[in-house]
Amino acid sequence: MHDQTIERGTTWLADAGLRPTRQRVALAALLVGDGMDRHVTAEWLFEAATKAGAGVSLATVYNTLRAFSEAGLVREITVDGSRSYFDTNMTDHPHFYWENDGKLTDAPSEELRIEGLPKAPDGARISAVDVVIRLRRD
Amino acid sequence: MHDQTIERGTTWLADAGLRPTRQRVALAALLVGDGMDRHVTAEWLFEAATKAGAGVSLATVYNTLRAFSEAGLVREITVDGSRSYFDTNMTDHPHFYWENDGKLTDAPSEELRIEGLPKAPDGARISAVDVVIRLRRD
DNA sequence: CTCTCTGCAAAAGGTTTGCACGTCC
DNA sequence: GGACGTGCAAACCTTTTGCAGAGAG
Repeated sequence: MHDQTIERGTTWLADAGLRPTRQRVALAALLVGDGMDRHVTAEWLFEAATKAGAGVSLATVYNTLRAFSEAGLVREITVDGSRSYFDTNMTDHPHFYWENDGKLTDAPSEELRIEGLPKAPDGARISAVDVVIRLRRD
Repeated sequence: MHDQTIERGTTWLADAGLRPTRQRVALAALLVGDGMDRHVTAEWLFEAATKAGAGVSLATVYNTLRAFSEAGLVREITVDGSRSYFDTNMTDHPHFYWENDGKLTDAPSEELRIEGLPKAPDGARISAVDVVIRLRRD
Protein backbone atom coordinates (compact mmCIF):
# COMPACT_ATOMS: atom_id res chain seq x y z
CA MET A 1 0.00 0.00 0.00
CA HIS A 2 1.36 3.40 -0.96
CA ASP A 3 2.33 6.00 1.56
CA GLN A 4 -0.02 8.51 0.08
CA THR A 5 -2.86 6.06 0.36
CA ILE A 6 -2.17 5.60 4.01
CA GLU A 7 -1.66 9.28 4.62
CA ARG A 8 -4.98 10.15 3.08
CA GLY A 9 -6.68 7.70 5.38
CA THR A 10 -4.83 9.05 8.39
CA THR A 11 -5.82 12.61 7.63
CA TRP A 12 -9.40 11.50 7.16
CA LEU A 13 -9.35 9.94 10.63
CA ALA A 14 -7.67 12.91 12.26
CA ASP A 15 -10.24 15.27 10.81
CA ALA A 16 -12.94 13.34 12.59
CA GLY A 17 -11.04 13.13 15.86
CA LEU A 18 -10.65 9.38 15.76
CA ARG A 19 -7.58 7.72 17.14
CA PRO A 20 -5.47 6.40 14.31
CA THR A 21 -4.99 2.83 15.36
CA ARG A 22 -3.34 0.37 13.01
CA GLN A 23 -6.65 -1.22 12.08
CA ARG A 24 -8.47 2.04 11.50
CA VAL A 25 -5.68 3.37 9.35
CA ALA A 26 -5.73 0.21 7.27
CA LEU A 27 -9.50 0.31 6.80
CA ALA A 28 -9.51 4.03 6.12
CA ALA A 29 -6.83 3.56 3.48
CA LEU A 30 -8.95 0.93 1.78
CA LEU A 31 -11.98 3.18 1.87
CA VAL A 32 -10.63 6.54 0.82
CA GLY A 33 -7.02 5.86 -0.10
CA ASP A 34 -7.51 6.56 -3.78
CA GLY A 35 -9.89 9.44 -3.31
CA MET A 36 -12.78 7.71 -5.01
CA ASP A 37 -16.26 7.13 -3.67
CA ARG A 38 -16.95 3.62 -2.60
CA HIS A 39 -19.91 1.54 -1.48
CA VAL A 40 -18.88 -1.35 0.68
CA THR A 41 -20.42 -3.97 2.89
CA ALA A 42 -18.75 -5.05 6.11
CA GLU A 43 -18.02 -8.41 4.53
CA TRP A 44 -16.38 -6.86 1.48
CA LEU A 45 -14.21 -4.60 3.59
CA PHE A 46 -13.21 -7.47 5.83
CA GLU A 47 -12.10 -9.51 2.84
CA ALA A 48 -10.25 -6.60 1.31
CA ALA A 49 -8.46 -5.97 4.57
CA THR A 50 -7.57 -9.61 4.94
CA LYS A 51 -6.22 -9.77 1.39
CA ALA A 52 -4.18 -6.65 2.04
CA GLY A 53 -2.59 -8.40 4.97
CA ALA A 54 -4.03 -6.10 7.60
CA GLY A 55 -4.86 -8.34 10.52
CA VAL A 56 -8.38 -7.12 11.22
CA SER A 57 -11.20 -9.15 12.66
CA LEU A 58 -14.72 -9.04 11.32
CA ALA A 59 -16.04 -7.67 14.59
CA THR A 60 -13.56 -4.83 14.36
CA VAL A 61 -14.68 -4.07 10.82
CA TYR A 62 -18.21 -3.74 12.10
CA ASN A 63 -17.22 -1.69 15.10
CA THR A 64 -15.02 0.51 12.97
CA LEU A 65 -17.65 1.10 10.31
CA ARG A 66 -20.05 2.09 13.02
CA ALA A 67 -17.49 4.44 14.53
CA PHE A 68 -16.85 5.98 11.11
CA SER A 69 -20.54 6.31 10.56
CA GLU A 70 -21.11 8.05 13.88
CA ALA A 71 -18.16 10.33 13.26
CA GLY A 72 -19.73 11.38 9.98
CA LEU A 73 -17.09 9.83 7.77
CA VAL A 74 -19.34 7.37 5.99
CA ARG A 75 -23.05 7.05 5.52
CA GLU A 76 -24.90 3.85 6.13
CA ILE A 77 -27.36 2.87 3.44
CA THR A 78 -29.91 0.12 3.75
CA VAL A 79 -31.50 -1.23 0.64
CA ASP A 80 -32.33 -4.84 1.12
CA GLY A 81 -32.77 -5.74 4.71
CA SER A 82 -30.05 -8.30 4.85
CA ARG A 83 -26.95 -6.20 4.35
CA SER A 84 -25.85 -2.66 5.09
CA TYR A 85 -23.78 -0.63 2.70
CA PHE A 86 -21.45 2.15 3.72
CA ASP A 87 -20.88 5.02 1.34
CA THR A 88 -17.85 7.26 1.55
CA ASN A 89 -19.70 10.01 -0.29
CA MET A 90 -21.47 11.95 2.43
CA THR A 91 -23.54 14.23 0.23
CA ASP A 92 -27.23 13.56 -0.34
CA HIS A 93 -27.30 11.76 -3.66
CA PRO A 94 -29.36 9.06 -5.32
CA HIS A 95 -28.28 5.47 -5.72
CA PHE A 96 -28.82 2.70 -8.16
CA TYR A 97 -29.51 -0.62 -6.55
CA TRP A 98 -28.96 -3.55 -8.91
CA GLU A 99 -31.50 -6.04 -7.67
CA ASN A 100 -30.05 -8.91 -9.68
CA ASP A 101 -26.65 -8.87 -8.08
CA GLY A 102 -27.15 -6.84 -4.94
CA LYS A 103 -24.76 -4.06 -5.90
CA LEU A 104 -25.09 -0.44 -4.97
CA THR A 105 -23.68 2.35 -7.15
CA ASP A 106 -24.05 6.09 -7.42
CA ALA A 107 -26.71 7.21 -9.82
CA PRO A 108 -25.14 9.57 -12.36
CA SER A 109 -27.43 12.44 -11.70
CA GLU A 110 -26.30 15.82 -10.57
CA GLU A 111 -29.59 17.25 -11.80
CA LEU A 112 -31.90 15.21 -9.62
CA ARG A 113 -34.20 17.48 -7.73
CA ILE A 114 -37.03 16.62 -5.47
CA GLU A 115 -39.97 18.98 -5.75
CA GLY A 116 -42.73 19.30 -3.24
CA LEU A 117 -40.90 17.57 -0.44
CA PRO A 118 -43.20 17.58 2.56
CA LYS A 119 -41.91 19.54 5.48
CA ALA A 120 -41.10 17.72 8.65
CA PRO A 121 -43.99 17.40 11.09
CA ASP A 122 -43.82 19.50 14.25
CA GLY A 123 -41.08 18.50 16.63
CA ALA A 124 -39.20 16.57 14.02
CA ARG A 125 -36.51 17.46 11.58
CA ILE A 126 -35.44 15.81 8.37
CA SER A 127 -32.16 14.05 8.95
CA ALA A 128 -31.78 12.70 5.44
CA VAL A 129 -33.66 11.93 2.26
CA ASP A 130 -32.76 8.61 0.74
CA VAL A 131 -33.46 8.02 -2.91
CA VAL A 132 -32.86 4.53 -4.23
CA ILE A 133 -33.55 3.69 -7.86
CA ARG A 134 -34.05 -0.04 -8.14
CA LEU A 135 -32.82 -1.59 -11.37
CA ARG A 136 -33.64 -4.97 -12.76
CA ARG A 137 -31.79 -6.66 -15.58
CA ASP A 138 -33.48 -9.25 -17.74
CA MET B 1 -64.35 -9.82 12.12
CA HIS B 2 -66.98 -8.52 9.71
CA ASP B 3 -68.04 -10.39 6.63
CA GLN B 4 -67.17 -7.49 4.43
CA THR B 5 -63.70 -7.36 5.88
CA ILE B 6 -63.14 -10.98 5.06
CA GLU B 7 -64.67 -10.68 1.63
CA ARG B 8 -62.40 -7.80 0.70
CA GLY B 9 -59.41 -9.90 1.65
CA THR B 10 -60.68 -12.87 -0.29
CA THR B 11 -61.20 -10.83 -3.42
CA TRP B 12 -57.74 -9.37 -3.04
CA LEU B 13 -56.29 -12.87 -2.94
CA ALA B 14 -58.35 -14.13 -5.85
CA ASP B 15 -57.24 -11.21 -8.00
CA ALA B 16 -53.66 -12.30 -7.52
CA GLY B 17 -54.38 -15.96 -8.17
CA LEU B 18 -53.47 -17.05 -4.67
CA ARG B 19 -55.27 -19.93 -3.05
CA PRO B 20 -57.51 -18.60 -0.30
CA THR B 21 -56.44 -20.70 2.60
CA ARG B 22 -57.74 -19.97 6.06
CA GLN B 23 -54.49 -18.33 7.12
CA ARG B 24 -54.14 -16.20 4.02
CA VAL B 25 -57.70 -14.98 4.27
CA ALA B 26 -57.16 -14.02 7.88
CA LEU B 27 -53.95 -12.14 7.14
CA ALA B 28 -55.40 -10.48 4.07
CA ALA B 29 -58.39 -9.31 6.06
CA LEU B 30 -56.07 -7.75 8.62
CA LEU B 31 -54.08 -6.03 5.89
CA VAL B 32 -56.74 -4.69 3.58
CA GLY B 33 -60.01 -5.46 5.32
CA ASP B 34 -60.82 -1.83 6.02
CA GLY B 35 -59.54 -0.49 2.74
CA MET B 36 -56.83 1.59 4.34
CA ASP B 37 -53.14 1.61 3.57
CA ARG B 38 -51.03 -0.06 6.14
CA HIS B 39 -47.35 -0.54 6.93
CA VAL B 40 -46.68 -3.66 8.88
CA THR B 41 -43.80 -5.75 10.04
CA ALA B 42 -44.02 -9.52 10.14
CA GLU B 43 -43.96 -9.35 13.89
CA TRP B 44 -46.81 -6.86 14.05
CA LEU B 45 -48.95 -8.91 11.71
CA PHE B 46 -48.26 -12.06 13.65
CA GLU B 47 -49.39 -10.43 16.87
CA ALA B 48 -52.47 -8.97 15.25
CA ALA B 49 -53.38 -12.36 13.82
CA THR B 50 -52.84 -14.04 17.15
CA LYS B 51 -54.98 -11.47 18.94
CA ALA B 52 -57.69 -11.94 16.35
CA GLY B 53 -57.71 -15.63 17.17
CA ALA B 54 -56.46 -16.76 13.79
CA GLY B 55 -54.12 -19.62 14.51
CA VAL B 56 -51.18 -18.58 12.37
CA SER B 57 -47.56 -19.32 13.02
CA LEU B 58 -44.81 -16.76 12.64
CA ALA B 59 -43.18 -18.74 9.87
CA THR B 60 -46.42 -18.70 7.95
CA VAL B 61 -46.67 -14.96 8.37
CA TYR B 62 -43.24 -14.64 6.81
CA ASN B 63 -44.03 -17.09 4.02
CA THR B 64 -47.34 -15.41 3.36
CA LEU B 65 -45.92 -11.92 3.28
CA ARG B 66 -43.34 -13.09 0.81
CA ALA B 67 -46.02 -14.72 -1.31
CA PHE B 68 -48.09 -11.52 -1.23
CA SER B 69 -45.04 -9.53 -2.13
CA GLU B 70 -44.19 -11.74 -5.10
CA ALA B 71 -47.79 -11.68 -6.23
CA GLY B 72 -47.67 -7.89 -6.27
CA LEU B 73 -50.13 -7.40 -3.43
CA VAL B 74 -47.79 -5.66 -1.05
CA ARG B 75 -44.49 -3.91 -1.41
CA GLU B 76 -41.53 -4.65 0.81
CA ILE B 77 -39.74 -1.61 2.14
CA THR B 78 -36.40 -1.67 3.82
CA VAL B 79 -35.34 1.24 5.92
CA ASP B 80 -33.15 0.05 8.70
CA GLY B 81 -31.55 -3.26 8.00
CA SER B 82 -33.04 -5.01 10.96
CA ARG B 83 -36.70 -5.19 10.00
CA SER B 84 -38.72 -5.27 6.81
CA TYR B 85 -41.93 -3.37 6.37
CA PHE B 86 -44.71 -4.34 4.02
CA ASP B 87 -46.86 -1.65 2.51
CA THR B 88 -50.31 -2.36 1.11
CA ASN B 89 -50.12 0.75 -1.06
CA MET B 90 -48.41 -0.40 -4.23
CA THR B 91 -47.96 3.00 -5.87
CA ASP B 92 -44.61 4.74 -5.82
CA HIS B 93 -44.89 7.17 -2.95
CA PRO B 94 -42.56 8.66 -0.36
CA HIS B 95 -42.33 7.53 3.24
CA PHE B 96 -41.48 9.07 6.53
CA TYR B 97 -39.24 6.94 8.65
CA TRP B 98 -39.27 7.95 12.30
CA GLU B 99 -35.79 7.07 13.39
CA ASN B 100 -36.55 7.45 17.08
CA ASP B 101 -39.21 4.81 17.25
CA GLY B 102 -38.69 2.82 14.06
CA LYS B 103 -42.09 3.60 12.58
CA LEU B 104 -42.86 3.94 8.91
CA THR B 105 -45.69 6.14 7.66
CA ASP B 106 -46.78 7.60 4.37
CA ALA B 107 -45.44 11.04 3.73
CA PRO B 108 -48.37 13.39 3.12
CA SER B 109 -47.22 14.53 -0.22
CA GLU B 110 -49.19 14.11 -3.37
CA GLU B 111 -47.12 16.85 -4.95
CA LEU B 112 -43.76 15.21 -4.60
CA ARG B 113 -42.09 15.04 -7.96
CA ILE B 114 -38.66 13.86 -8.81
CA GLU B 115 -37.02 15.90 -11.52
CA GLY B 116 -34.02 14.83 -13.52
CA LEU B 117 -34.26 11.18 -12.66
CA PRO B 118 -31.44 9.41 -14.47
CA LYS B 119 -32.61 6.92 -17.05
CA ALA B 120 -31.86 3.29 -16.51
CA PRO B 121 -28.54 2.11 -17.94
CA ASP B 122 -28.72 -0.14 -21.00
CA GLY B 123 -30.17 -3.55 -20.40
CA ALA B 124 -31.79 -2.53 -17.15
CA ARG B 125 -35.14 -1.10 -16.28
CA ILE B 126 -36.27 0.86 -13.28
CA SER B 127 -38.39 -1.38 -11.12
CA ALA B 128 -39.10 1.17 -8.42
CA VAL B 129 -37.92 4.44 -6.95
CA ASP B 130 -37.85 4.47 -3.20
CA VAL B 131 -37.92 7.76 -1.38
CA VAL B 132 -37.50 7.66 2.37
CA ILE B 133 -37.52 10.86 4.38
CA ARG B 134 -35.79 10.20 7.66
CA LEU B 135 -37.15 12.12 10.62
CA ARG B 136 -35.52 12.65 13.94
CA ARG B 137 -37.28 13.96 17.02
CA ASP B 138 -35.40 15.67 19.78
C1' DC C 1 -0.84 5.14 33.58
C1' DT C 2 -5.26 5.47 31.94
C1' DC C 3 -8.62 5.20 28.69
C1' DT C 4 -9.95 3.44 24.41
C1' DC C 5 -9.66 -0.05 20.94
C1' DT C 6 -9.25 -4.81 19.42
C1' DG C 7 -10.09 -9.77 19.04
C1' DC C 8 -12.44 -13.71 19.96
C1' DA C 9 -16.30 -16.26 20.66
C1' DA C 10 -20.74 -16.32 21.90
C1' DA C 11 -25.35 -14.14 21.62
C1' DA C 12 -28.77 -11.73 19.49
C1' DG C 13 -32.40 -10.70 16.18
C1' DG C 14 -34.84 -11.22 12.09
C1' DT C 15 -35.78 -14.33 8.45
C1' DT C 16 -35.63 -18.77 5.92
C1' DT C 17 -35.84 -23.71 5.42
C1' DG C 18 -36.53 -29.00 5.86
C1' DC C 19 -39.74 -32.03 6.58
C1' DA C 20 -44.04 -34.25 7.98
C1' DC C 21 -48.77 -33.31 8.07
C1' DG C 22 -53.03 -30.96 6.59
C1' DT C 23 -55.88 -28.72 3.16
C1' DC C 24 -57.66 -26.82 -1.24
C1' DC C 25 -59.43 -27.88 -5.88
C1' DG D 1 -55.46 -37.70 -5.61
C1' DG D 2 -52.10 -34.49 -6.16
C1' DA D 3 -50.11 -30.17 -5.64
C1' DC D 4 -49.66 -26.66 -2.64
C1' DG D 5 -49.73 -24.52 2.12
C1' DT D 6 -48.71 -24.83 7.05
C1' DG D 7 -46.34 -25.54 11.53
C1' DC D 8 -42.59 -26.41 14.19
C1' DA D 9 -37.97 -26.25 15.26
C1' DA D 10 -33.65 -25.79 13.72
C1' DA D 11 -30.62 -23.39 10.62
C1' DC D 12 -28.89 -19.13 8.79
C1' DC D 13 -26.76 -14.64 8.26
C1' DT D 14 -25.63 -10.36 9.54
C1' DT D 15 -24.64 -7.59 13.30
C1' DT D 16 -23.75 -6.72 18.29
C1' DT D 17 -21.77 -7.56 22.80
C1' DG D 18 -18.89 -9.11 26.99
C1' DC D 19 -14.64 -9.47 28.49
C1' DA D 20 -9.66 -9.84 28.73
C1' DG D 21 -5.60 -8.15 26.75
C1' DA D 22 -3.06 -4.60 23.72
C1' DG D 23 -2.05 -0.03 22.24
C1' DA D 24 -2.39 5.17 21.95
C1' DG D 25 -1.58 9.56 24.21
